[in-house]
Amino acid sequence: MTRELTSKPDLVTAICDAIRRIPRGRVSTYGAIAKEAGYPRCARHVGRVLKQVEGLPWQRVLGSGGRISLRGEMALEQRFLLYAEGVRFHGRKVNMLEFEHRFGRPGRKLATHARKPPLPRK
DNA sequence: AAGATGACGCCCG
DNA sequence: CCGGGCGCCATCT
Repeated sequence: MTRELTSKPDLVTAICDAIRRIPRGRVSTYGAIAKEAGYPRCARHVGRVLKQVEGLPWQRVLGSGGRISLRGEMALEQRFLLYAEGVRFHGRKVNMLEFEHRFGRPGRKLATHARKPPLPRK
């Protein structure tokens, strides 16, 4: 049923996957997500997927520079939802240095074994 | 089959 | 900071 959704399920899957990995209170960009998913030049497809697939934390996806790409009410909705998660805007954009999620980073306490050898005194 | 489209991104002026 | 123009790529007309 419904083949829709691009003839590339793996692309869709990978993109959805990356999007779902963005933690609450954090954001990412179409481009970064595309790259993380393994399709570096498909930023546009990220938007397509967000529009078609339900249940994704779509509000956490911003355009490059931390600006909202949506228009009209959707834009307000996104801004509202993000604000509710603690993501603050600086004018029309989010301070990415502070809120952008970094993929590939061990999402906290996934550290394989330990910090590092003590390095005794001094 | 050719052209238009889109929740994009980057470079210029 | 703001447009404008061009490259991307799968879909849609």
